Amino acid sequence: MSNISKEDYLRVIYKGLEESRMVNPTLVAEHLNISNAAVTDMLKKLTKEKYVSYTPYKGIQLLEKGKMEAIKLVRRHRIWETFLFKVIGLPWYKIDQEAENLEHSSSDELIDRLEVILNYPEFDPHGHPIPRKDGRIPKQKKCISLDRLGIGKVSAIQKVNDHSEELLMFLYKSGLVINKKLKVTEKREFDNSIVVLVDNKELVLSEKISKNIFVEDMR
Amino acid sequence: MSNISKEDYLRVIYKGLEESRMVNPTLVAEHLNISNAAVTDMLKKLTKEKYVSYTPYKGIQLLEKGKMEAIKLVRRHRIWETFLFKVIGLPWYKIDQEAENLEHSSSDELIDRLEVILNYPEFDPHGHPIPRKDGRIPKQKKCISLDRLGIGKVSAIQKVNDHSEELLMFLYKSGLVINKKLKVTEKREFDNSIVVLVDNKELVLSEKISKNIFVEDMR
DNA sequence: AGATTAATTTAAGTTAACTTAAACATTTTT
DNA sequence: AAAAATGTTTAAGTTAACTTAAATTAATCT
Repeated sequence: MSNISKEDYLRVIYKGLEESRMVNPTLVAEHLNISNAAVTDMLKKLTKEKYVSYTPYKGIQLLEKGKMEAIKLVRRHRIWETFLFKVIGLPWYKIDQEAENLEHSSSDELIDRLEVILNYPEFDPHGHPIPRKDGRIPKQKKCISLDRLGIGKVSAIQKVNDHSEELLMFLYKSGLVINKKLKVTEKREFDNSIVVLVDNKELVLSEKISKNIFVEDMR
Repeated sequence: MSNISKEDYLRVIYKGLEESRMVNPTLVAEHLNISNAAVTDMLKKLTKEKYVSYTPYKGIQLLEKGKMEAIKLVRRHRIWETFLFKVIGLPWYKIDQEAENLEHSSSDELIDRLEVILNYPEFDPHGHPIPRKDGRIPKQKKCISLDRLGIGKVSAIQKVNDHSEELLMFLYKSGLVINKKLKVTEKREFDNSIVVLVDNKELVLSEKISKNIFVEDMR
């Protein structure tokens, strides 16, 4: 029984829920680049095997079993990302894709070794928490997405969404990396774009971009 | 179109030929743990697509296209093995299995990075040559299998076959690793077992074992 | 509330990579 | 050279993971 695809579904569902979105079949289909019908099929299987619960139009929920599986995969993924970045030296915007390939084909033993070599990292290079072996998840500072940061406010980037290589490349080239401090200098009502000050340079960010950047919420 | 299984077939064929064996469907089936019928099927496809040529009962040959593919995969495999051993620190007898998982899911870019980090290694930890990016294969010292080394002779281990984890574990625990010097002190005609001196200890090796160890042929 | 739009499921079919069992072909043994 | 053993192929069927197109259901809009 192949196990790869099931894991992929669970990871997508997990990451969707992590971003506190409602996860429906369409969303999953888009992320995996497959048809809705395929998702319906798999959802039936995952439901029967108690990985998820699902009510049409209400979204997909992870059950204990599915959550565990997903967390395990996310752990693999993020440990690989960190390793690829810190030890192998792959670029920030390429590690997600590469880790996605590797995450399915590494033994627990290997993952644990990588974790030791990296000295038990808590967050991956895009700022996402790396689940520990026991399933616990490192606590992150309270975050809000950049589009909700008030004008004049200063904060530091805590994490970025990593599902588009193009977006990551843009962020990287703009210096918008983890822990970078920035200040919102302007907000444009008509298209919700904002202007931020980073490294003493002004940057205009569309709403689509700013929604994918998360900064510390200091209140 | 999935590419994984085709690659596996090619690798097995390549490695078989490398050991100058005749490679027939049965051998491939055994190595991949599948039925002969499945191999027949795939062989048809590989023949049609000009990866191999094949005459029943005469063995399988690699054509140019198939050889290139196979060499590419072997390169990936052996670079991963070397990396897992030298950088990650996995045990000598576990790296083959782990590399087999990883070899299918790494980009060329990643493999090339690993090669740089390892400073362009020529041989993997089991003594097999690592094909370069251009397909050329490092020359090895002339070898013979240990069972053919004359009594009283001294030589050094150049490579070992790596298809059984159990064998590798035994070799490792017996100190029979790459470059280790040994001397044949006795040969037993009735079962073709031999006695060798390694690190000043006597070891009895069955024919099955000695045929999987290759030492420098100094003549 | 009915119409429109969006989300979901069903139905039927495809593809890749297998399986087992039986048939067939070639080598090897006696 | 016939018998036995080994190797190979065929035939029919299975499974997982998809696809497209049509049908159905729910949510949203006016």
